[in-house]
Amino acid sequence: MHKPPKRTISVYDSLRQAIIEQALKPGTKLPEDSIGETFGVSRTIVRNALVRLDAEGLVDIRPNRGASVAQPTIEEANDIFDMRQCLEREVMRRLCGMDTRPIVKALKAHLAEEQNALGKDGTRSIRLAGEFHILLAELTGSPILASYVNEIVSRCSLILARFAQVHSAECGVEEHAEIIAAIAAGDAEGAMGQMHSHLHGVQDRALLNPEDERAENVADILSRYRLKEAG
Amino acid sequence: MHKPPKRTISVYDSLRQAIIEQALKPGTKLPEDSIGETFGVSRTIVRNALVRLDAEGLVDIRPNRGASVAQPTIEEANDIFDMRQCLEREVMRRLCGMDTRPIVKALKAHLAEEQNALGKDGTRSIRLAGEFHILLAELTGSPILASYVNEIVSRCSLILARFAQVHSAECGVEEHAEIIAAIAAGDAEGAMGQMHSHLHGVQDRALLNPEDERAENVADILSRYRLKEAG
DNA sequence: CATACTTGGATTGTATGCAATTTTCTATTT
DNA sequence: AAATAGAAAATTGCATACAATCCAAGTATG
Repeated sequence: MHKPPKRTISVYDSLRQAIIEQALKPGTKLPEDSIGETFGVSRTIVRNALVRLDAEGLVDIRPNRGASVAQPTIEEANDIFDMRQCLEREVMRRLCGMDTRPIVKALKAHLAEEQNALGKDGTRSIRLAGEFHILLAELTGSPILASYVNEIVSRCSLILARFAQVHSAECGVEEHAEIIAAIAAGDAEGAMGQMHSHLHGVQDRALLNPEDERAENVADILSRYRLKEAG
Repeated sequence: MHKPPKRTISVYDSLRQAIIEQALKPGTKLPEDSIGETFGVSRTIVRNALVRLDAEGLVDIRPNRGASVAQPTIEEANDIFDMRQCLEREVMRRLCGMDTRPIVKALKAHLAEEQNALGKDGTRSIRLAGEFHILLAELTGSPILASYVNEIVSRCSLILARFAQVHSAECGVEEHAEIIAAIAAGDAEGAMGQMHSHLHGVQDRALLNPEDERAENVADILSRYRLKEAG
């Protein structure tokens, strides 16, 4: 959103992308030295990028211990999803109060891209699904609402990386189509409802996950394996 | 919320406070050197603090040109106030769905402080008024909602510093009392309405300011004076 | 054998130096 | 006198050196 020096932004973007795409898993340590080497810049640059990511909630910086990819707890995850519901509800409310024709046009163009990438490129598909929500927010014309949604969508990606088994099942393209339809019909209540159940579905798939291996200890995991062998 | 090294935070807090209290006016240049000298730290520390403030929207960093206190436009100001309405409405909605007794108790304690500081300490009075809204958000138990409200309240302080003539008329203590009363009555709609008109009042006092010297050019200002003399 | 202590390596915290860029001031020209 | 060009001063961008802290492995001790 703002414009710090070019190289800092470049490192920031790369790290952010890597975290969102789950290439860097939650908990991964992010040493300034090695990252700097990778990108061919000094620790100074890396540090600035990490500070920004920390402010955004994607990484966790602890004094004298360095940075690592954030590991949101279940409680934080639910909190973030609730906030997302609130923000995206506002997006719907605003969009339905505007001239919906150019909005629907832009959304349909994006949807076409999503459908196009569907079977082919998994990573691209996931990214486009997230960007659909960001596009919605941008179409409200409110920079601050857009930036909040942008931030919270990436935090949700991080949550999915942490808790969901199947990262690709994140967003359903058909559900996006239904949201567009509700907007096109100028049906504010309907659009908000559609969005609500869409997000609720994502949240459920991510967090109502009965076996959360990371929250268990080793004994629990092994005991499950032992039972399997016995059965 | 997060925890970067102690000295960075210290400088960050000081600058933030100074901006919010209007000691540093919008547009003021913030050179790394002189700030570092003032606080007895190096440019490195100052820079980190400035990056954080930039991410928060309180300062504006432009490449090779350094940092200055942000100067939100009227459009940005309205955008931010709209967002604030949305967030604080959510705060009200949540609070009214909870056990209101401990909440009301905490709020009344804060209100007492506000009343106590009313005539005596202007700066303290302003700070407490802002903190009332932050306290409301914290009482929802949602860290992320609280952090968003915290951020947006400080941005609103910056806006008031930029546009309002009388900084002290910011928040009415009686209005805070009415909001508490609505919460105590468990009246969600009423509480949201109270909050809405309260914030709307603040926004109006700040932005419906007919003479905004900074948005006009010199000719306009002078023409007004000429008319006065002629009349 | 387990526990506590010590030491070495790795990583972060901070200051500072140098290069690059911007800004300001001055001198020259029209 | 105004405008412009150019040089000097100030400020940021970045890298790096050194100090402080943390972590792990190994050693001594009960």
